[in-house]
Amino acid sequence: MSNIRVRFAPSPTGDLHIGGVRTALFNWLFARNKGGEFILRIEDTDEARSTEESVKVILDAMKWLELKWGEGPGNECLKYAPYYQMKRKEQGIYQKYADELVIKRLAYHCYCTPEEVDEMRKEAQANKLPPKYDGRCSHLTSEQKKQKETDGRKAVIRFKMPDLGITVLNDLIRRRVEFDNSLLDDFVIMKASGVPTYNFACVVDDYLMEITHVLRGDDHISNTPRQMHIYNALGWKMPEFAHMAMILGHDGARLSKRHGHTSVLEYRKEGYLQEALINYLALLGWSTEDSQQIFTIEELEQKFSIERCGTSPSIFDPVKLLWLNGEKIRSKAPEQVYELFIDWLKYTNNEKLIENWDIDLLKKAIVLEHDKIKLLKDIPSLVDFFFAKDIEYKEEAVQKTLLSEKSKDSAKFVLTESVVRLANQQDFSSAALEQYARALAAEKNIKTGQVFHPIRVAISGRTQGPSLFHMMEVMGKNEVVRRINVTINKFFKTV
RNA sequence: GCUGCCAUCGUCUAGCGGUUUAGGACAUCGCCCUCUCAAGGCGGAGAUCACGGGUUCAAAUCCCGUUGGCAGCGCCA
Repeated sequence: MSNIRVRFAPSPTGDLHIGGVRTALFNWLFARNKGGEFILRIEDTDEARSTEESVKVILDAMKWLELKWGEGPGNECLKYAPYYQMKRKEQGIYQKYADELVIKRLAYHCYCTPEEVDEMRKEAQANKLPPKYDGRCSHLTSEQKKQKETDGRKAVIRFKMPDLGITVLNDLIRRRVEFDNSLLDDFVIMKASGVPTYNFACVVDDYLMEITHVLRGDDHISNTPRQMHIYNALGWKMPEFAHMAMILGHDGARLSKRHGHTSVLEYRKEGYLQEALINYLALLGWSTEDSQQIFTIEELEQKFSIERCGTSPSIFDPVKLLWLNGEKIRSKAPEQVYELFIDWLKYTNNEKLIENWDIDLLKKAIVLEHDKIKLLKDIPSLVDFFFAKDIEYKEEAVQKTLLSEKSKDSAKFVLTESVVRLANQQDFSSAALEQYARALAAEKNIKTGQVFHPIRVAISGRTQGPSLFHMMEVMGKNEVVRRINVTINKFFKTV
């Protein structure tokens, strides 16, 4: 029994992105591996950009990915709830600790306007110094404060950072990282609106929720010393920190819209399997000693460890993800692929696509095309010809296989001959059909391809497709004969 | 600009001082299988381990510097 507690704390300002999923995944895997708790907390303190809709989207995405949270929205634990920071703010949780810091003189009210602070930073930067708040409000007398307030100024609360010394972070992934305190300025912990800022809310909640390990992207690493000082100021025990390397786009820049899909939902719409995405993302920044590539979720849970997380950033490769998705689909029973496909149709509102399709036939078609499926969205185009009332002939197939000078005579012969013979074929199994086709070729002394190819085009309209005789068996005698007849009438009718 | 992080095939990575002519996977190329397309099997090409200095009998592996990439520097998270 372990008491490890980790959390994923997204801000609901948009869809759940690939980078966010990776963070959530590694936290989840760590918790699963250690038998700990995985907590979902919504950091909605960005009043301007947070939306209900985004919360919903994130929760949906987490559910689809099957990254189940033991605590969080919809799964409240009385001791730690609520899991939305704005709700916690309403309960005065952050204000209480901010006030405590002010009383201890470890934080102070600041009346500077954003414009004034901006000015300060620009000036510092002009002098080649790190942009810092100069701390001018930390020495305000009560008269001065009163004056500012009567002037209608609203105060923020700033946390006092030490000017000297270094802060040492012992990161689980990066080992020892040092920060020079003189470079860090007094940062805002409570906005003028009374809402806490990220660095403060995060610490308060991680402490209150008894988070033991903070596993996050290394874009947060420079926030860490600030947070560490808050822990110290409040006399709280710090969690362990582990900063993962970022996931980048193909050009080495931070993953963004330019690199294609960034939202997980888009991957879902494309017909990726959640386990493919999970498997692929696990490979970015983590590996096993034997460099294993394909994992089941259970294997991932078993083998994951923070110690084996890498330190260098990785580039997201959609091609490898696609391969992995095909691999996952191939590893499933066709029946499961069918179920997944139905779910996908529902999710993408494409159910009408198959409304006239025979389900039994669809299942058989999926069996035949199974290892060709890379994305669930590929399925319709792979099997739709089975269900078409009118064959959709591919121009190229017709020209090449039926009408070219080289093949038209034998094609015509094979089809007219087959339409008769197949109608009388009582055993319509693939084996028997193959036997028939080969016999016909031998009998007329033509190549087997000259028999196979025209029949394929005649019944499917394409040159590519499932193995011919299996396809015929699945289609059934009547339909095969009907289609060949249609083809003869269309292309070989003697006027 | 300042600070931090990072640096092995095109990409993801193994490697944690000698077992390495640097291993695996994706992609790529060729061959085999074959009724097409896939899948699969086999094989090829692909990395002077960013560069330059050390330390050591011995370095991709340890140290320093350089360069490059990325990140952070908000009353955003």
